[in-house]
Amino acid sequence: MRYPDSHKAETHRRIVEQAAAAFRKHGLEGIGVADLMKQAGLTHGGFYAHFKSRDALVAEALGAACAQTLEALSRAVETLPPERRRAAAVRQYMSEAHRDNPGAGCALAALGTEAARLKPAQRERLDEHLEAVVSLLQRGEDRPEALRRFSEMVGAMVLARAVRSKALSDEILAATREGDQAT
Amino acid sequence: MRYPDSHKAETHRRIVEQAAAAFRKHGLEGIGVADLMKQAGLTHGGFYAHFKSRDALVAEALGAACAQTLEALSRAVETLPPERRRAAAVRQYMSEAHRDNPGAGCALAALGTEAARLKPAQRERLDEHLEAVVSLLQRGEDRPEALRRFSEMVGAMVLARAVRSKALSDEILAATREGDQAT
DNA sequence: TGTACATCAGTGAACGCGCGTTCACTGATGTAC
DNA sequence: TGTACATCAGTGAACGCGCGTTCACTGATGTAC
Repeated sequence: MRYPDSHKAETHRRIVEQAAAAFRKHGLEGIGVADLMKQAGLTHGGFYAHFKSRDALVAEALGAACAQTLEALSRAVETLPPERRRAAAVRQYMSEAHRDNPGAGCALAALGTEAARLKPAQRERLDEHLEAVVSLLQRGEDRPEALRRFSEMVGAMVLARAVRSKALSDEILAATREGDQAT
Repeated sequence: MRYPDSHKAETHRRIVEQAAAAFRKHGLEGIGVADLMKQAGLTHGGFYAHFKSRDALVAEALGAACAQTLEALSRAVETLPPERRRAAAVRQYMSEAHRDNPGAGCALAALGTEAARLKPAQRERLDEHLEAVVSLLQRGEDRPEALRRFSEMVGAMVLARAVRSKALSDEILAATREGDQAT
């Protein structure tokens, strides 16, 4: 074998990682194979040595995006005592930095409404992802409350990004940050 | 004038109305000019007698979808005394019927993540729309609470539609319905 | 150690299809007389 | 009232572009001797 085993796998991983960001930023249909490859420093012809189809990359990238989302939340939280975890997660999620960098942020907030139109197999991954996030946010036994809290976070992020006025957008984020403290 | 003044305007209105539903159902890029016209019983060639471009239809349809959303919420609420209005709005919004019929439902829940990528002029409409919805949901002076409540509704609907498991989806809707009663 | 060879990740031209857009034309309907 | 005409909403063929996909080829690198 001329290249080390890891070479192709590494390229593959790089394409997926960049695609995970690009899809969140531009939407699942907002960027094409050629540009995705260019991002990874390659030409489009090589794409099909790595993926069966564009759809296959979408599926992999979605998984990667979910994993990143979860990891970022975990990292923000892992060193804290249980009772302070949710507040920290909310504070990070509801930040202006998160709003302004969808490519590095929550997959559901970036792609949620498009996800509903994916194939069932791909949506299934979102079930697991949601369960994982909810268990991070859950305090004690109150699962419905954790579901509502995460719904609020996702919805607020979607609205904060959709709206044009920065003042209104900031207001939406602040409302949810402060709402959590009040509870 | 051979046709009554109203004829072309009526056709125009019909195209926009159907497009407003189709875009919410299939996404802003999920349906083409030819199919949009076929829905209205026309052929694609006539499109440009009504709209300057596909984008122009997107803009009009988005406006129509917001108007419908607001009207549906208003109707669910107008005959009730103020203190019962929000509960009624939440109950309607968080229904399975709403989840299963995005084409007739809330524009933000159906198109929210795509809206963030629209031109500023089109996003501006969403500011107004959000303000209108929030003032419907607002109780007394607590605007941040109304913002959070609507964020939660939108987020819950996005998640309920994204997720594959019907049980989980129902659970998300129920959590938000019951969360409102508890407050 | 140096050289010839084999492998295969990546290249880039080409193809076909779908979609937005254009345009010459049609034919149904209202108007003029 | 009936007929010829004018209008214009709508038709459908055609065009061009972008994008996903294919494929013959390249050239860098590891291996054999």
